[in-house]
Amino acid sequence: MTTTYNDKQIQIIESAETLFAEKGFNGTSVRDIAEKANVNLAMISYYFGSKDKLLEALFSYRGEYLKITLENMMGDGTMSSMDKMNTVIDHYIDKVMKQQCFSRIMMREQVLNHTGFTAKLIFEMKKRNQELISRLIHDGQRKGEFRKNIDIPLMMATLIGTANTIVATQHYYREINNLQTLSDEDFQKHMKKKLSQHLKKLFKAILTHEE
Amino acid sequence: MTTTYNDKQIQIIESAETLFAEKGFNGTSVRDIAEKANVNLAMISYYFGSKDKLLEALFSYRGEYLKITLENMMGDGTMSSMDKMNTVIDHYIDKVMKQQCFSRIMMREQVLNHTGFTAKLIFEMKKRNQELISRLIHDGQRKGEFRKNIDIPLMMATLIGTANTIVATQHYYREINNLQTLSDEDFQKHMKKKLSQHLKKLFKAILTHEE
DNA sequence: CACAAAGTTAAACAAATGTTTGATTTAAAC
DNA sequence: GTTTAAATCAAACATTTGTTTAACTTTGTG
Repeated sequence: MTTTYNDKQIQIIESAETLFAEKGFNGTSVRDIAEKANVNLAMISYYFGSKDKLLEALFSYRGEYLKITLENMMGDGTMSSMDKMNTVIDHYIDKVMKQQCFSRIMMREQVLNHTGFTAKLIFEMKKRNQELISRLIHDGQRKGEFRKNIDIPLMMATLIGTANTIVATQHYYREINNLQTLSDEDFQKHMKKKLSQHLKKLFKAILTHEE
Repeated sequence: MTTTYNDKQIQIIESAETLFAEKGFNGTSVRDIAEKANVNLAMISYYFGSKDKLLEALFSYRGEYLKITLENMMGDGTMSSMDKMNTVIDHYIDKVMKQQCFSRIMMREQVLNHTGFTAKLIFEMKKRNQELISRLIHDGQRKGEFRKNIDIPLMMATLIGTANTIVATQHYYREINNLQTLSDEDFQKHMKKKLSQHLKKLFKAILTHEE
């Protein structure tokens, strides 16, 4: 299933990613992409077939990245369920922060298109991630660490929604907190740390506090 | 500042709203809008000048709606700060749920365009809402109801991000919770209630729980 | 070298796009 | 009823769009 792409294809995909994140899929022309990638216009059709297929290629290229890949941690008997959950949170934040362009595209795509290839991919990714978290939570409940009656989809929405909203509106966050003096790198670090603290606190409240 | 629109203009604006929410701004042609609104193509330029200006008109038309308009509640001495905060939460959820199309458009627009008319409007709206909530929180802190060191922008991101993510992916939420049998109306009610409980719980945790 | 496949190109293509035109109809005011 | 402005319309406009063509260069292989 995993397709491999050559250098030129990756150049095109990553140029497209930047532009899609910046101006949206429909707001970006294949000529824009060709120019940014320094390739001839026809190369995009030649390699990917169409603009739509290029988006699909981008999702295949990045898709693996946004999956929570912590299966090996799951069985670890030495970690508490809460520690595991905190690891999942940091893992997710890490991915969103490292792939901000793709996160924006995903955020936009999932609001649109409930059919089609990308919707299907997003849906499966969501489902997969949710199953992992469900297992984690049920383990925690069995051990008495977590309380009962946890609405997992809502919890996921808070994780995904908060992280993506912050990433999407970080210029605003930066201004409101007077962090313009920070270097880009330092600001990213700051934001990541704050986001991590915030979400862990929220999750602790959902998972352990009684009414 | 507040422009009034005649029936035909509103017809166009609301048709555009539906289509923009469904297919995005760039994914919608003015011909699509004209057809949906049952008006001649040229009427859109005639009334609004351009497609971009039509989007601006939509924001002017709906913009007022998404502002949190609870200034009169603020001074109410009989309500606790937590009660006020819960009212703000329900107020926001109510607006997002009632204006799902516009919420989707805003969500998409704020990821894109950090310049331009709509970005400016969103920015001002954000700032205004944040000031209101800041006041509320500082009142609560002064009264000893809320703890210190609350990251308000992060809190706002959780409110906005969670609510909008749920609205944007409600088909998924519905499927995952086996709520397909519910009527649309009942499902909206269900989702609203759950969302309200969830966010109130989160906010209570952020605002009152000590480390 | 010869040959075939893959890569690359400028040009052309048809369709769709946002916008404008100019003629015609409707409505209101005098 | 005449005049004037607003509203409506089909058609045309110039760009931009995604995609294809057909000629070419490059690359690798026997």
